[in-house]
Amino acid sequence: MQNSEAMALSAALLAVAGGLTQRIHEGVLARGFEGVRPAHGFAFARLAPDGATVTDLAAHLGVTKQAASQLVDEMVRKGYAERRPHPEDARARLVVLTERGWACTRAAEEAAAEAVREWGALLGEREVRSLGRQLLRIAPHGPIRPAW
Amino acid sequence: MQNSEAMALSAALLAVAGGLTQRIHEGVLARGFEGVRPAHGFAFARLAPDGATVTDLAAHLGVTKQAASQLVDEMVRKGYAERRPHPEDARARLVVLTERGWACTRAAEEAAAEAVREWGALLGEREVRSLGRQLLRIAPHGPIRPAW
DNA sequence: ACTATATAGTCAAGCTACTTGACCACTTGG
DNA sequence: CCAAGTGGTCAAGTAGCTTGACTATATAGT
Repeated sequence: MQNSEAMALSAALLAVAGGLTQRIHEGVLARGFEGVRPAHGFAFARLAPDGATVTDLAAHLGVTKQAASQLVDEMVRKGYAERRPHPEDARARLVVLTERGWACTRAAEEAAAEAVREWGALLGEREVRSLGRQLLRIAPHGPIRPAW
Repeated sequence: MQNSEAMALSAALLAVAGGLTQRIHEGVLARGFEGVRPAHGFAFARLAPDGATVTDLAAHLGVTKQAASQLVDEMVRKGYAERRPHPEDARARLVVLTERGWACTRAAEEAAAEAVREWGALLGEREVRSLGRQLLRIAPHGPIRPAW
């Protein structure tokens, strides 16, 4: 494969990712959750199952723990998350989603599903599933970098 | 397709895009081009064929023309681009890549090709081409948003 | 041809999300 | 039980964006 082909593939991938991010963002806003930025989505994803510490979150997002702490401040202030004492480590705090945080997560899922459905209309359901499988196989495991 | 599946697909897509961005960025740095940020790559792509005005660039990147102008300042200062008088409009300036700018663009292409080759090792060349075709078909046409 | 409005670009100031550095509280290992 | 390590926050600085104001040139209307 030539370099220019690889570049075209890369450009398409980044364009699709950028468009998807914006679609999800708009969809979340349209569902009444204000003051949420795309970066929060990645935090929500990490907090969703059982909560996480600020340090976990920082590693997941690939930022400093100070930045992660500020992000949590903001999410707490806006009612999406709360800090609880950590059950096993008195230094740490467990950050968990509030009911509003869960609702926002569901809104993001709906918005994502909406965008993906449009891909289904263009490519067919079968191709979209194939796309998903391929992406899962090449997805990196390290921290997610929400900012370029 | 369920919402959770769409979310898994979206997460994989964003993770791949983030990883690719970082890989290209590192590859460009490793080839000796310092002080370049991922956002510059999108500017390079717009300038590459025949140059562009600051206003074109701003629309392409989805930022204000002031921000685009600052980006161009930086690229000029670092030797990647230069401003020329516009041949048809005395108000405008045509921003074009310097030789160093072209070299940096080629370095980015090489880095992208390197990353895509690794996908080829995982999925097979055939599947990677299929991935590229699918992505091209669902890629949005509007401005590219380099920041989430 | 002349005026009015629109467009290309820059300068200046402000905002915001991040960074680095310093510090305290608690935990862990010799 | 003390030394080093880890979780978290406070404070200050930075970089990349924004909004607002302005100049120079172009374009359209009469």
